[in-house]
Amino acid sequence: MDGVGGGGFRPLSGAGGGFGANNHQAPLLSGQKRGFPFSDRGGSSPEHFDGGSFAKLFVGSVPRTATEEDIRPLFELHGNVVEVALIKDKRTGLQQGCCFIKYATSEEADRAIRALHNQHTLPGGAGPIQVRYADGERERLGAVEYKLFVGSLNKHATEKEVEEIFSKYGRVEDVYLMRDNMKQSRGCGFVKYSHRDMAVAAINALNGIYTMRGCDQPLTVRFADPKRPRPGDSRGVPAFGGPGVGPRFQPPGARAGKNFGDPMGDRIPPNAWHPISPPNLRPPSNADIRGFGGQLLPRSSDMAVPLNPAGLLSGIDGVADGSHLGQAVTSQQSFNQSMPQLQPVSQQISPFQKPVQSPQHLPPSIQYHPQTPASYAQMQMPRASLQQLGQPQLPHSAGQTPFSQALPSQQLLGLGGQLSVSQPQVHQTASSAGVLPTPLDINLKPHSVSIVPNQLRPPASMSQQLLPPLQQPPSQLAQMLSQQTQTLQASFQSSQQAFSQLQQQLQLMQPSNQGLTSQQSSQAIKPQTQWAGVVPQIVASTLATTAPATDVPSSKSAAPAVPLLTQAVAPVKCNWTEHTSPDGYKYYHNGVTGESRWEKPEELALLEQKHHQKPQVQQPQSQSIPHVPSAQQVRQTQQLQMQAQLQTQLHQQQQQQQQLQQPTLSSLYQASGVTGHQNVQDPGYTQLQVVAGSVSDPTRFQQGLQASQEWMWKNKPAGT
DNA sequence: CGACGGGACGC
DNA sequence: CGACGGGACGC
Repeated sequence: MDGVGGGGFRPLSGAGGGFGANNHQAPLLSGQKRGFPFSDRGGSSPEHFDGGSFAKLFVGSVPRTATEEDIRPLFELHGNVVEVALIKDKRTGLQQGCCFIKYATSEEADRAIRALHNQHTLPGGAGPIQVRYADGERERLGAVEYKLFVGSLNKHATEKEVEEIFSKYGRVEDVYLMRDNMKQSRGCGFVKYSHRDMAVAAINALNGIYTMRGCDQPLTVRFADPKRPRPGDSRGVPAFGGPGVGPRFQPPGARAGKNFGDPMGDRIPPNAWHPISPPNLRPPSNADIRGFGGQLLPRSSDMAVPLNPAGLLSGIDGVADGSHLGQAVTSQQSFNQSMPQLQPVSQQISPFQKPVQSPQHLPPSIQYHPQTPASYAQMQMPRASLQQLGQPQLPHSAGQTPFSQALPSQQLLGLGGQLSVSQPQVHQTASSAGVLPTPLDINLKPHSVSIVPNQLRPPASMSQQLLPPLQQPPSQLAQMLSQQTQTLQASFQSSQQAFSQLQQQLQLMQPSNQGLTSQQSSQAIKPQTQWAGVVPQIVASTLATTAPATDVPSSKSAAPAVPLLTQAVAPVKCNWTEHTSPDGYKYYHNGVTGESRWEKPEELALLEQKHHQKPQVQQPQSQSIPHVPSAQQVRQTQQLQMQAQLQTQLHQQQQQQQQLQQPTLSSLYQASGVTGHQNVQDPGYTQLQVVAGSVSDPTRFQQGLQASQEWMWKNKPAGT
């Protein structure tokens, strides 16, 4: 979070007034054990007490050996420090590695946050200090934060890079990127603003529009769901604290205008995880957690079943550690096309590339370079982007057979050859998923080991391997590395998907396994309950309106400044879908506006009503109508038939792997060009070996990936 | 398609 | 220095 303050706010009028009213009584403003005796509601004017007006900061990553003398001067640089409080353990007396800094004004506190948060390491400290408002301070001072969820980030992007994207729409108060245990970004995170208008502007400008360099999908930007409370976190105020002013509730439709995307009406975000009927309105105390934890999180036990395929994998032979596999999987797709040597020439960018962005915000490396050889150009334009941008004007010299470059058949032996499913199966999958088979699909069919419909999209990078390698400038070497990385990732994904799918089938065939019924298993894999399957027209509308730029007149929508806000004009009635939060509570998301809300939108309710009057619509999970088997049923049947065969093949493959001495990916790249400029012998073969080995050693696979990816990312062109 | 870190109340 | 009312989805 370099350069991004963890705090910063602007006190609103009526500070401290209303927040507690709907939540709890004043003294509960969270853990203010001391320092909060001069409540402004106690009849005293806070400004008349030297303790009543202050702004307390929490400072983390303070060395346990630090003294006040080590700390105070640093904070004095940014304001008059009223108090420094080093926190010690009650029992042991040892410092806890944090402290509180009290300034007289929030302006000073803001300055300190901006100047110090993540930017200064105290002597003896392991990392930079964390400077933020103490729990409850923001609320007490009437501050508000508007937090956006951001998805489809480049997994190598830093907090600072994300901040740069969003700072165009207002000062970014905080950026938090979600990372896995290996510190690898999960490709999503949170961005905070202090003003609603900034957040709305960012949503309008970025959501579905701005594609980060190296990504094949545009950002998802929407107001964040309320944070799920962590068990045992008894202190603190609900993370989504609302402002202390304004009406408590507002009819959902009240703000149907341009500022869509607001989570809970105008200015009142939810302050509790449970949207409608909170089991307990005050912050839970420790006693509550112990005594009534089940009531506080009534359905959390429902989520005990594994939620991701990686979890299901943990029991399979040859895959000792499913969590590592999961990490490896999350890291793929991450680096699809960073081409350092491509010149970022914004003037040459086709209009469909970045229809809305101002030139300075165009991520350079993703931009289409007309002079790039066709084969490269194809690679630069991932399929998803092509579809989103409705690019009929892709150069025909390039667009004809984008991914149909020769795939030496031996490359398929290790994975595709053994695992690939029949073409009819793939076709079935494609059509049942509502995706028209395109030449791309056909060309890639040998690699479409994926059986699950939503895994249909084949590895878009498969054709990019076996480029004329080496003896090339470092820039092209980087490009080649990137492509090979993509290939490796895609192959790994394919194999992983095959494993995952196989495991799912095993679950289906062995209901007693782990006590999972087949239904539970499917729920675990696909926890979201979408109306998609139930209300077909909703699906259609979503599909029709999700692609952001389909309404851009393709070749001559020249002006990149043309706003794409027209995407908000939904030609259909309802873009809402029902989802289930991790705790099992339903909420509703508008696929067009990005808005999330707890209450069921009227549009959706109306649609549901309609369908209750027409009961013949088949429920997705219903197996009770045998006449017309659903596509899913067909797939299941076919999968079951293939399951035993696949299992045998997988075992064979694993045994082969064990007999071979596999080079690790990192060693491969160390030997092949990351550090030097040597040639890669038979990259296709080697790749297969690596991929095959990675199945049994996902950790090393991922480490190798990370190493090469980081190298490429760090050698990206400057200025972004 | 990814959903919330990490140290939290001394005198 | 005091620690939480009252309401209780809608299929």
